[in-house]
Amino acid sequence: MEEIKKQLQNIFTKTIDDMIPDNHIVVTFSYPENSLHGDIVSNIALTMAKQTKKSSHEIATLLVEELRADPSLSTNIREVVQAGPGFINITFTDTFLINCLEAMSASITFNIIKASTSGENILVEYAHPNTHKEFHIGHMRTLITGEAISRILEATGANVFRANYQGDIGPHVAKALYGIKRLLQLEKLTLEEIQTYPGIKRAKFLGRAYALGSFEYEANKNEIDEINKKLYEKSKDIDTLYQITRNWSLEYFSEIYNTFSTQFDKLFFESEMVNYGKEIVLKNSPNIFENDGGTYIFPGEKYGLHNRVFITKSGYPTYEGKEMATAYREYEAFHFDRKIHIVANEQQGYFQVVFKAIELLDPLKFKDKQFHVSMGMVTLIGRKMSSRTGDVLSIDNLIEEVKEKVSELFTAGKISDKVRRTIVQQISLGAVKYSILKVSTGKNVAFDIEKSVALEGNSGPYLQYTYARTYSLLEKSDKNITINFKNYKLNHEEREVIRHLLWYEEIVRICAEELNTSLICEYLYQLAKLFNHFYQKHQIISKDDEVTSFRLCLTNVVSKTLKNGLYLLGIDAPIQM
RNA sequence: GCCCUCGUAGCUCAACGGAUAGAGCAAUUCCCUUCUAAGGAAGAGGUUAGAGGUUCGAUUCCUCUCGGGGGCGCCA
Repeated sequence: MEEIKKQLQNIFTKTIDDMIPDNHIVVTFSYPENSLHGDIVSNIALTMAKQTKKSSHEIATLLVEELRADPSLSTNIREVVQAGPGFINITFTDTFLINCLEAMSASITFNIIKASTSGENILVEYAHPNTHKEFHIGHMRTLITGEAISRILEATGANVFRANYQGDIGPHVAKALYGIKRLLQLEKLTLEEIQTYPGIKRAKFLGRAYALGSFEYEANKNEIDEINKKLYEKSKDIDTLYQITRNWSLEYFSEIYNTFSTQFDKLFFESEMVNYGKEIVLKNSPNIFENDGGTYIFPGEKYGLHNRVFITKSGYPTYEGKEMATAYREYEAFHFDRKIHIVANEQQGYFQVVFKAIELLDPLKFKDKQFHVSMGMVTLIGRKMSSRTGDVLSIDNLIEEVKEKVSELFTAGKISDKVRRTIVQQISLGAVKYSILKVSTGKNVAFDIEKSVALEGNSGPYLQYTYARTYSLLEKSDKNITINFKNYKLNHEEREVIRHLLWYEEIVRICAEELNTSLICEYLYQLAKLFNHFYQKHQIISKDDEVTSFRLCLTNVVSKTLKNGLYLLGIDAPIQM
């Protein structure tokens, strides 16, 4: 595929150079979804029309002639036509498609895909839950997205460092600690008792404690502020309580990361950034930061942004202040060329200011190297969600509810309970992940637990099901069939599948460069759909060995592509459903 | 008040500035004695919020209006 693109590119470039001597035109190709428009298309004539003062049709005609006249293309290209406003539609020969398919089938794994991200060191920072608070659907969205983006980047040969920066200090913790003390009193419980609870139950308890502390904050401001002070001072009074409950959160988070197949290279903590963050801000005042009535601010207004407080009047660094230290600490851990923050879009203004401040601190390390993938917010339909009241749909509940539905559908027999549970888990998570990843990252999503986590149609399980189907076919086949099918005559459905398969790497490349996950979802969905259509219409394993051999080869490549694509999305591919 | 974002089918969402704006769900019909029916086929559903502009070409870029969401000094 890459070779033929290059070949076409060369021919086009030569012709273009003749027409426009000193041009910087880059010839690109795209995938026409509709096969009536050929297998590969160029819009070069349209883009050149203005410069050459010729009509796009005229240019297209010329280029079409060039291609038709080139003898080196004849075995690979069946037809070149000009269409529409001046597109050049190119159709491959069956021979070419079959050769491509064979090549794809022969390699066991996918190669590293060449892209602008190849070889780049990229730190992806995602998840960012706060200890002593609920890990909610919004965190889950960034967790799922961060993992998928990491994998997609790795597929293009980027060196990815997975970082997670967790908030374990500050007023929210103080509120929770206050709430814990109150709840223990009210419910006549002890820490030791709760210590014996399973992780999820301890996390729930913390969630309620935070909600209570938050609710009673105004009435007990002094007491809670005092706790906050003690936290920053690492006072013995509360340290034990703090450490124990912090661990509850962290153990619970760790279970979640496990469930979602994420392994962070390093966990960073806000509490580790307090002193260093403060030091950086003070050291760079007044040149970067300014003392404003006892607080230290970054004067964002000077740069067309807005001012933000980096050190409070009480002398504690805010999240902004701590972020300064995080930038350095993360850089020490991994010399990134680029750092990607996968964080909700409500932080957009925050990042603009903070990026500017960091850039001024150390332009060499940080200028133009920080990016915010602005995640849309998740709102729940039909349920209230508020971490202040503790009334949230936890992700455990979500997964459990999905699992129940999946169990009802999953009727495969002759397997052990253990295998069954594993598969149900894989399908449920696949459904949840896909429902998140198919939506573009920036968009707010209205999450309806009844409808959003789809199990049929354009859904994770649909892709998994199709994969399981291919697996079953390949298992059934006599693998020794290796009949030569070079002269096989493709039918329409087979052709549709193969021409789609040719574009997989290109799609992954685009996803990596644009940090996009929905495009790959769409691609895989189309692939599965085309394959299922083919499957429905034609018998794959038949008496004709040539046909069987060819169709199994096709099935094999579809299978591999689905599995690889699902992997990039962080979704497991069960071998039976 | 200022800044950011979004507005596409009844609902939830797609669409590198490209061809007839696509899917799923819901609703209507068909297809399991045939390799997995979580599947396949057929039809129905649209003035892309509105008005201008740039362009050979605009859902996409620019301006304005209307509407939703978010953010703007001691939270994270």
